Parts: sequence; C-alpha cells; structure tokens
Amino acid sequence: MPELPEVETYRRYFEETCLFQPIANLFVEDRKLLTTDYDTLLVGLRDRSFIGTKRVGKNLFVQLDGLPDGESSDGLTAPWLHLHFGMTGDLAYFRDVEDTPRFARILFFFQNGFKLAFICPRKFERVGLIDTPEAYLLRKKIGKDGLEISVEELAEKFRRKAAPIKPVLMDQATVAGLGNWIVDEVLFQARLHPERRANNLTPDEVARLHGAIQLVLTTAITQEAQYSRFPTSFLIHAREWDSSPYPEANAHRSCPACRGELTVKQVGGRTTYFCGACQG
DNA sequence: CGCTATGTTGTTCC
DNA sequence: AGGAACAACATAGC
Repeated sequence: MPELPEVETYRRYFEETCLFQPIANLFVEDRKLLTTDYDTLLVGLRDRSFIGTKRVGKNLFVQLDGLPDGESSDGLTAPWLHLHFGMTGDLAYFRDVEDTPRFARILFFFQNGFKLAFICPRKFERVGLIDTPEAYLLRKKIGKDGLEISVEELAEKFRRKAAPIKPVLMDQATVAGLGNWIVDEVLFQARLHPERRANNLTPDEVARLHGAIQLVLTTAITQEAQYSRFPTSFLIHAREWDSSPYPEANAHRSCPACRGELTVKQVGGRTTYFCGACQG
C-alpha cells in the first residue's frame, strides 16, 4: 500500500497516537530491517519521546526530543527516526499483547504500556536514525514531494529525459511519492500514454500531468488511501486488489471513460494499466 | 507449485 | 560519465 497517500495516512495516525510518550524498550525480530545497528538505535530511543513528524514522498520522519536539530552530543544518538514502508509496511498502535498484529517485526514499547507495531510482512521495510530529514533526502537524491512540486519544476525534470514518462514519474528523484498504481492513475487522468517520452511532452501536457498528480494525491489522502472509495472515474478500480477473486478478469476491466478494453503490459519493468484509446 | 506484488538498490550494458 | 534496463531482495497470497 505505501505510496505517498498511505504514508501520509500513517503519519497522521502516528501523530494521533505516539507523541510525547517516553519509550521504554524496543523489539526487532530481524536486524536486516534496521539501517542503524540495534544497540545504537536502542540507546537513541530509550527514555526519549517522539515529538513531531514530517513526510516527504514515501518517507516518514519522526523527531525525537532531547537534542537540538541535527546535533549529536555523544556520537551515539540522532534526533530523527526514519521509516520507509517498502511495499507492504503498516503501523498499529495498541496496548494489549493479544492485540499484537501479525508481522509486527518491530515494536516500540512506550512507558505508558502502549506499543507501536511496525508491521513488516515482506521485510522490505526499513527503520533507522538519521541526523536530519534534509540530509537524508539529499543523500538519497529524493526530489520534491508530489504535493509540493510546481509545474515549472516538473517541466525542468522532464527536459532531458528521453525515457518513457512512466519510469520517469516513478523515479523518486523526479518527484517524491508516486508509485506504480498512482503513476498509472495520474497518466490516465492526464490522458497520456505511459510510453510517451518525457522530453516530448508539450507544455499543455505537462500542465495536465501536474494537475493530475495533485488530483490523484489529494483524492487518495482524503479517502485515506481506501481504494474502494475512490471516484468511479478512477482507473484504480481496474486493479481491485482487495476484491477480485478472478485475477484474469481484472486484466479485461473496461476503461472508466470510454468503456473500451484496457491494455495491460510491462512499462519500465512494471505492470501497467492504461486505455489505448483515451491515452493515445 | 508457479506466479505476482503498492519499492529500492546494485549491477550491467550502452 | 550518465542513464536506462533489469535482476535481486524476502515473503505473502492467490
């Protein structure tokens, strides 16, 4: 699930549940999930509290109390926790042990008895301490957030990209937060073929694309990324991850605009849904 | 059993 | 050098 709208939903959930409670302990099932070694992470978290959150693209940053932003007095601590949800990550805040969700491979124990589970079904998720979100984003070459980028900035990113527009939009350096299904939805809403070359788009097409990014992201966040609640004009329903007992039927779901048959093919190495008629 | 998967990264090849 | 293509990662679910 975790593209930008899901991570934004997790961020709000985290803010509502986990702030201003000292941390007592930490459980990590598999240290491969950590980007900071376990002992350093435990020392950095214990007796501290989360005091705020920030999100850029699919990255969630959580600020810890006790140290000024970006400073590390003893070399063992850092003031921000970074979480990346991979393909299947999720959060769950709970108190009773019997409510521990499946795949809760990382647990933060608060001193008030509540716990935060970082649910990691496929172990593609990552957690660790960082100095500052800004330094992390720079190091990882992550571009502007999808909700923040301007049409001019987007056009500039496309200017020298000969690749198909789909992988260019998937690249977090172009714009942060768009993943496979959102890019398909954005291209459908903008009525652009996923294999159009990024540097061949007209200014009007770039403007449409920018508008579609805003539309899809804001719609998804408003619905808390519950796909079934999205407007019927959205292509997402052709995927229907949660409700289709017949996968082969999905590939032949019709276009929400013209009711023509959808095309399903690999573009940029990912399964891509589009309407050849509407997105010609 | 075989296939696919919402993401990122490292390698290889131009 | 820079970019594009693709395999690999680890596991679940169908």
